[in-house]
Amino acid sequence: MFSKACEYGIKACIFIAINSYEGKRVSPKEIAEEINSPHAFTAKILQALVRQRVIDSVKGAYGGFEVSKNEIQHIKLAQIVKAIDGDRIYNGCGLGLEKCDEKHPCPVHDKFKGVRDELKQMLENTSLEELALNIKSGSAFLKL
Amino acid sequence: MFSKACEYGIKACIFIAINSYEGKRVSPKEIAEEINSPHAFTAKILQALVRQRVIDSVKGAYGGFEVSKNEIQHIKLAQIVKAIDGDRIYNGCGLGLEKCDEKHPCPVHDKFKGVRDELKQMLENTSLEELALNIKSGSAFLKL
DNA sequence: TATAAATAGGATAAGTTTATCCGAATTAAA
DNA sequence: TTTAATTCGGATAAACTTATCCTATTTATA
Ligand code: FES
Ligand code: FES
Repeated sequence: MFSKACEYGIKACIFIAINSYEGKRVSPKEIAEEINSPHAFTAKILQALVRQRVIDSVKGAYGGFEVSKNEIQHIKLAQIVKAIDGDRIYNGCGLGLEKCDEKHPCPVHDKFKGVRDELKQMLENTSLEELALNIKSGSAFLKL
Repeated sequence: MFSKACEYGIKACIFIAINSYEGKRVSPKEIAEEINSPHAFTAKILQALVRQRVIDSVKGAYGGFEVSKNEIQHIKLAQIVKAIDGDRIYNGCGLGLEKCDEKHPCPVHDKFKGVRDELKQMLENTSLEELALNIKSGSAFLKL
């Protein structure tokens, strides 16, 4: 469904959000430990998320990754997924035709569209805030 | 969503079904031309589908790939996808945890499960027959 | 200003998926 | 029984994703 990079990216954002609530910045190494991912690869993904302005980074001593507290509720899963995996998952044809086109549909178009749109809705309606709360409350987990 | 191999596999099955209705066997080359795929790679995928008993093959002169007419309505998309991509898409965790477990859910579990189950339903309820009819009637396309 | 702690980014390696090629095995028909 | 058409399967290559390593750059603090 999502690439490994995207899975790591989502989990990383959640962990960053939790820490940002407490005013703490986190390093790729801390993040990687918490989400059980290779730290150097995770660092690359974080760089991409910064370039796409999903999260913020502060360089130098006492730096790290963070996200502004006020933004946490407004950042949606859809933004993270789009920043890393692009928007093929939202717009692409399920059978890989050049583009998904009502006028020239593939055989599964009608049925696939429903599922794809539900996925899109889900990603657009889910905020980093609620995901972070699931972790804080202990009702969900980032690894194992 | 699906691998390239799976996309080719689904399209190939549809084309095979259409021809089997007319008692014709088809070769990887014909299939590849019709679905716009690399023919040698397509042949490998067809071999896998034969091993998994989704379709049949007849070796030697006048051989080719086919599917028994009576089966076409009973073959579901889900079988094809499972034969090629496995069942991670049906059972796997959206964030890549070792397994999707209600007792140890990832942060997106509740929301992801809904989408994943809808996808599963769609694939289990869609038969090769209806997809083939979409092509025959000219209301859907296998390439471009 | 020097130092240490951090992100940024390039180069490279490892692993997986996608793709190609070729010869072996099979089979219908001449 | 020979031939030609065809699937099967192994070996290999190309492309992409995932992962590692090292150096440069930035920046707060001593
Ligand atoms: S054309 Fe294939 S999903 Fe729309
Ligand atoms: S645990 Fe992640 S989807 Fe169920």
